[in-house]
Amino acid sequence: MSVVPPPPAARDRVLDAFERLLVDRGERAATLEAVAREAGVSKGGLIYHFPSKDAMVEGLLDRMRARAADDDALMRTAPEGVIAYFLRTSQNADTPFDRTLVAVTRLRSHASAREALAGVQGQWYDSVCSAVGDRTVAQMVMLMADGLYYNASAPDALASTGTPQYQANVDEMVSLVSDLVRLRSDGTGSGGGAVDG
Amino acid sequence: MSVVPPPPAARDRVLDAFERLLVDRGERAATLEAVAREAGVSKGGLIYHFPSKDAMVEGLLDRMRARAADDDALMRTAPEGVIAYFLRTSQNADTPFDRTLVAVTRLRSHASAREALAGVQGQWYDSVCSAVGDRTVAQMVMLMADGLYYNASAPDALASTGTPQYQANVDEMVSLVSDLVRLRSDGTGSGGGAVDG
DNA sequence: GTCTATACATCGATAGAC
DNA sequence: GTCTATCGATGTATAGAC
Repeated sequence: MSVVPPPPAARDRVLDAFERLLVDRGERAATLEAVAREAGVSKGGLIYHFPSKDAMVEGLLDRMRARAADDDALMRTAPEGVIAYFLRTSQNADTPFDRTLVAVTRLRSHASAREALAGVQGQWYDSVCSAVGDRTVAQMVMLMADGLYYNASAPDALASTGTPQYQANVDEMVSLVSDLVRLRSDGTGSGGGAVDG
Repeated sequence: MSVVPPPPAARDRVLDAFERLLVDRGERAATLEAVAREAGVSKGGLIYHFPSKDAMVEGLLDRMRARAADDDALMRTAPEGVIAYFLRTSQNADTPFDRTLVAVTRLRSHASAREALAGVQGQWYDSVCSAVGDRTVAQMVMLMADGLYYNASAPDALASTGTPQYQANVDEMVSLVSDLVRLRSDGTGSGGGAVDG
């Protein structure tokens, strides 16, 4: 209450720049100097807002957690359905939240980032699990989303080689997941049981 | 023919060390000094085998491509089936090939690594696609494998937080994929058509 | 072939001018 | 608040002894 945080404008511009570098060029390219240049400030100017690189990472994680909470509420009440919302937003990676999330997945060498990400994944899994009512189908959906995120936003890289030949058709995948859920509740499939706990 | 390559023993130990560091601690931790220490040689000794870091990366990519070709042949003729083989080996990440592959996925800042990986993914997609006979199902399988790889082998990280709550049950996922393929060929599902070209 | 020693650039971080 | 200047540590790379 007594400590007034600095105005968010420049701070957010720094985090935006940090995200862009992480997503487009990976952790190794996201140095303080590069982030400062990308944000249009000097290294010293950046350090004013984030006293250390760890502080900058923490700032990004706070942003992710806040946006994840908002997104989870949206997902659980999405008219299109939880799965469609989840996979669709996993694919696009062009919303602020998606960008933040992909950026955090790049921070392999920061334990705090890995832990924060695990927290968000746990949130999602709960939502997906209660939406499809089946653990195995939920696992498949979670893995597909991980795959989508992993392949998301490497503009200078995979695009040039025309990569995702398996460019995802999310709409069809969503309907196939629906088919799977129906199959499981019918008991006509060859797999195991549904959610039990 | 006239140029004799150096004996592979120490060279391979260096690549093994490079892989371990990439998989366990990420790109940022895989410095020349760290790799040399992990391989039990000096920095100068490492440089004898790989004149630059880019050369070491290229060495890893060559190893990946060679192992990928061998693995693709194994997969296409696997008694358990292509999908089961593919997802099972994507999960374990404990064969030499899996380790190499996960290591290369960590090299986000090297364009050559991203391109080499895209090549291997294309190989897989062809095999998976002709195995399931349906593009959308093939896409789902590819994404699940990406997700498995992405979550593979971060021993010091996610394990401690108990992460993959959605710890994959690959056997069940394989049987569900079989169900999906059957569904698609029956035409009883709600999705689109099968492979057309 | 593998080592030590070292050059040079860049990283994260500090000090202090404005 | 944002800047320049600079530090110590670390990264890649070279030279040369053995």
